[in-house]
Amino acid sequence: MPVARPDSSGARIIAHVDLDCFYVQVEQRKQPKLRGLPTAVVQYNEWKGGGLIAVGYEARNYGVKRSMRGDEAKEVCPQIELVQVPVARGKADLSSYRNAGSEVVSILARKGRCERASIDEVYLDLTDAAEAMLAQTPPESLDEVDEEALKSHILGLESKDGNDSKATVKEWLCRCDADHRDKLLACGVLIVTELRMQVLKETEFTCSAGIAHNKMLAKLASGMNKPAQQTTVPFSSVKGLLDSLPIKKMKQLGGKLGTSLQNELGVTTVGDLLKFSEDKLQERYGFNTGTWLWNIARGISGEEVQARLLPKSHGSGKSFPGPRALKTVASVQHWLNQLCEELSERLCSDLEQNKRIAHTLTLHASAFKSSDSDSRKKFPSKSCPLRYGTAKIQEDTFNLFQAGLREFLGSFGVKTQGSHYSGWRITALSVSASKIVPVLSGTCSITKYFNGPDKFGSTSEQLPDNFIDAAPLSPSGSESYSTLNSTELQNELPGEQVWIEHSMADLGQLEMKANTWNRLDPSCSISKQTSGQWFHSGTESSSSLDQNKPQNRDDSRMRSVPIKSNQQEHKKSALKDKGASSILNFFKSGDLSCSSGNHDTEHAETLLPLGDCLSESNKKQVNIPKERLDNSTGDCLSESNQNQVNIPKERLAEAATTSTTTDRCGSDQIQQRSESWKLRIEEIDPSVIDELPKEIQDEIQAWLRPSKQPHRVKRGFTIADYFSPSKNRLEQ
DNA sequence: TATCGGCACACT
DNA sequence: TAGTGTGCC
Repeated sequence: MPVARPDSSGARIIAHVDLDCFYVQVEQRKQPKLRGLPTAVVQYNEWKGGGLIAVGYEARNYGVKRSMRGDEAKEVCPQIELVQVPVARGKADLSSYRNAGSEVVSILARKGRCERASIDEVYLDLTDAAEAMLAQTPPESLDEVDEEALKSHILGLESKDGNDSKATVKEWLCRCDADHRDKLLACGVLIVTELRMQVLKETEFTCSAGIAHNKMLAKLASGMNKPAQQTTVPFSSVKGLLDSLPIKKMKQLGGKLGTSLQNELGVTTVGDLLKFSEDKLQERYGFNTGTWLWNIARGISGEEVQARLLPKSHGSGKSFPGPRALKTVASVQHWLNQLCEELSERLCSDLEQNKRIAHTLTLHASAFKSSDSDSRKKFPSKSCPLRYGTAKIQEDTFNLFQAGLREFLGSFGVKTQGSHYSGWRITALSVSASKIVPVLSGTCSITKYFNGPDKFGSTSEQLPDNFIDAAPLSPSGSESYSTLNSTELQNELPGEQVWIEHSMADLGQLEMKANTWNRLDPSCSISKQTSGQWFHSGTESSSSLDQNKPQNRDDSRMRSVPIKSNQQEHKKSALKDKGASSILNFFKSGDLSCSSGNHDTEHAETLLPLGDCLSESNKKQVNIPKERLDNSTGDCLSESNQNQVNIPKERLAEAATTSTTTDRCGSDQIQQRSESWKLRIEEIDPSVIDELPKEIQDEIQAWLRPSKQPHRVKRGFTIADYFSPSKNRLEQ
């Protein structure tokens, strides 16, 4: 249910930017020959030609609709070009669209607070930018107004003389006698025009936009003139707009609430809501929703544009409609494993690129029982703490499924442990990761963690659970992102002290349990298979269920003998390291993914038997021959900067919005890679080490007693030296 | 029990 | 918190 927010004081300038039939545009950019042709994007092809998920404007002109199947679209428009959504692991893979969306976001974020509302929609708070423009170069002072800006639609303007021709628009934009709100809005129009042109120039994507004084109105406006146009809603036009607006067109009212308003209160337009008192609406729909309804009827919406460029959760799901419903535990496990692989890969990318970790793993399923009266019962969602590493995610997810299934089936659950059909069918599965928090830096040192809980003092209270701490950033290469961090580091980085660089660690968890270490020993870190322990880390029941699914189990042998299911999967699945790696590997990984690019090839190879979490940019930076990495990277390899934006930490988003890096070749990535965090090893409390799992202890001891580790560092060399090949050689 | 897959958010 | 439900694209 929607909730009312207090309206903020002062006029705000809010834009809603919507990419036009985005998936189609992405595909047309991939295949320029499709430009201008009636095109739609379909998902799957087996049944009735697949479902349309995006329809280009040319195809819409033929009557093609998104609700159609591919076959139907062909009937309506025989020449339509149907492009299939990429498929990976047997399911739709939307990553190319996510990445394309990120490109756009990083451009739009330059001008103000930016909220990524969906894969193809963004809200911007341009108030500051508009105020600045009004103060410095107000529209009325301009001799020329950009042609594109003159194509804007100004709601209410056309009614005066029947059109909103360019001359009229120019006059409106440049009025000297306009009130402050309209002047700001005019600035917003110019700013958004510029942004849209920039998006087109840099990404080849067109978008539509709405400019208004709040999110609700901006959103309404962006849909009014499409594609590739923009509409603004002056304050004076709000009432006229809402009075005649069908209630279902209002965001949040397209579903049951809107239906209820229609059926129970006889409301057909938003304006009709004005007839009801706030009390009445609250009485019927609750306090919050009632107030929200009362407000939106008046064009009031205090909802802020959140500074959020990254998603708050990641999910991977698939449906199994009709006869494709899953009937055996083995098939469920197979698909869960596929979904988990994708999720794990995305989590690793997020960690690597945005320095964020997710804390909760959730399984959703839809099911029905064909037999009894319970068949309508919902399959319960289940969640648990998220442990990084594909194998762990798969294991935990399967356990969640089993728990859910037991509950779903009630007392009969026990009998379904085998793979025999027991009257249930699974029609959809999805795995998601939520509670994603940034890995903060600067608030407290990682060393405090190693010094033990007593030294956390009050700072620990400020930390999120499982907080990963980080000392200041590496001095090299972090220009625009953080001069602050850069200088901090210069002060804190003594020449000869012992440092370990790392990119990530679940080091903030105060409970010093083995699990702490297991949670973040991701398959995205380097995969030194320290023992066979991970091989058997699955559930007891799983081994018998996977007999014909060889690609899904831990097996280090698989890394050199990949079993490929299709071309696209090949590279990623081939060398997957699902085993949990040790903390040392973990730190090594961090070094590779975060330190600056002065490693020499020889050293990089030494450190990089397998680099699951390396992005392309990492590879470039560490100078590893590409062919080597292509043969050794695994499930965390990010081929592009998925979800990566120029602003790695949300709390710095505002400050960083001036960044102008959008180079697809990865200069922004390099910038981010330049971050690294350091650990002073002599500060590790020995008693803490004792509590760690044996293999971790061994490795830490290895750091502390380097002479006992051949092929590591000479006594007297620092661990930092070991990880920093440009300075010192490895002992050979 | 063929609209897919994926997000956000409110409520309890 | 975990789990449910709604709603949007």
